[in-house]
Amino acid sequence: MLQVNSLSEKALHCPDRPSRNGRGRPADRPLSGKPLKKQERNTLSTSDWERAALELIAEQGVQALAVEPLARRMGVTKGSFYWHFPGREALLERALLRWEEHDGRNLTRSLGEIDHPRDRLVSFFRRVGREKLTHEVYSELCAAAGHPQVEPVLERVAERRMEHLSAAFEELGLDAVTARHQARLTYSVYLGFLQLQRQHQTPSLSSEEFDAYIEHVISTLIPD
Amino acid sequence: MLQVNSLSEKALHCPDRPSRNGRGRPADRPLSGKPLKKQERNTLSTSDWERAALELIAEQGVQALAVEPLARRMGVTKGSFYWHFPGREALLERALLRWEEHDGRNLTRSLGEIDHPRDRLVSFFRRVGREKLTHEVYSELCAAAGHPQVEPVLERVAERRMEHLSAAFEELGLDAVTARHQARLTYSVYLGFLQLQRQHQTPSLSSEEFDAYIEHVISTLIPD
DNA sequence: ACCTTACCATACGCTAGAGTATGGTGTCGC
DNA sequence: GCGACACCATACTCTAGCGTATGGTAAGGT
Repeated sequence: MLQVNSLSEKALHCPDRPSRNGRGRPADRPLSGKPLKKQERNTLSTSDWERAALELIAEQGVQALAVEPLARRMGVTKGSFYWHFPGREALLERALLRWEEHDGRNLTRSLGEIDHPRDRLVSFFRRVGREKLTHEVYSELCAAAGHPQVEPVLERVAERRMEHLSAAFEELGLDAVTARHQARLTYSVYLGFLQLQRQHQTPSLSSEEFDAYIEHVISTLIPD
Repeated sequence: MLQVNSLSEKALHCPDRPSRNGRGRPADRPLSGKPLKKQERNTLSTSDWERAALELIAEQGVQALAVEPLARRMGVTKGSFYWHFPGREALLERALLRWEEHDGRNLTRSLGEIDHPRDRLVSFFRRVGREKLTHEVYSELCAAAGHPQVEPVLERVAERRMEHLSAAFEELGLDAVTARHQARLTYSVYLGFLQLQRQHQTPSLSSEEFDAYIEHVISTLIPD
């Protein structure tokens, strides 16, 4: 079983519930942010479902995110799921949002912690090994480009990250246009690496060949 | 509707048919390579199905390759399909093989025609625009890495192409190890480009920004 | 003590697609 | 001109997954 590090717990306060007909149960939820008294949580929350969804995506891809299998995996039936979410689409939406926010925090954190732009670029590549779940999710999202819900997320995230790279390259002295090109190029290398990883055609992340390759990449892509 | 250029017609002489029980029809086919007399082809052949399968993959991806939709698209019912193939899996297998061979011919052809290794590398990038169907298929196959039938094809093709690149880099004076790294790097750039293309985040192939980017890529990746 | 709310199970109906079984043609060899 | 074969249609069965309907239960509030 995978283990979710964090992927954020708070916020995402569930704005709307569509108030289906049904009997009288999920007519329109309180949506309380906090007033949940504890009962040692032997009961599931929407966050649990979102996290589990991301784990499943990381392992088997977006198309494998189906509510019945997911429910089985969690030891409950879909009766539970449809209480928390109006449908599969909503779950995916919320899971993607959660991931995108988490990824955004990763990015700004790395921006704040590392001063020198060259180190930021280096860490961009080094970070592929750590943050395993996040990267696996991203890799699977890339494989699911074309999916109407996934596509906008991918676009936003890629744009954000390339901006990040572009800024770093500008700080290193490149002019705006060149920096943009170099950012796109660098990000393409990253995407290609993820692809090769999905095909099991990349040296194991903790081998000396991998380190040598990373060195090669850094020296050809990063000025100075 | 898409239009298949060629994707090879010959060979693939259909080695085995599993001889299902049924009535008495597809018990065990003659598998004649040629003795098909012409009737102006108002009837379908296995090649037609394979080509149509590749078109569908190019347009909508591997998971969209379903026999009933494909049959509808071709104006027949699946009764026809199951005469030609034992099942969906077999169709995919044959289609992938056909594509792989076609891609192999593309590669060796470009090897023969262009002498100078630098030009070969340049044409490697320039060729992304042409050979549209082939590249679209490859892009979708990449998105379907992880599929048990697709994965080995991807591995073989990527390996072959990287060998091609590596050889060119060696001819340009790089030592073996560096050339291998540079080949992996270059191929990653290509894969990343395909990914960005799938996300609609690449400048239109016939814009001056695209040309500028290509120039940038070539100048940073190709020595001299 | 009882009612409500939150959460879950059970049992249904529906759809798309995979295969199977078998009947119906047009065309060709002879 | 007729039988065989190649090709296709039609009509099933089967499965997985979505979504709905509704009943069950434990915990908390009052």
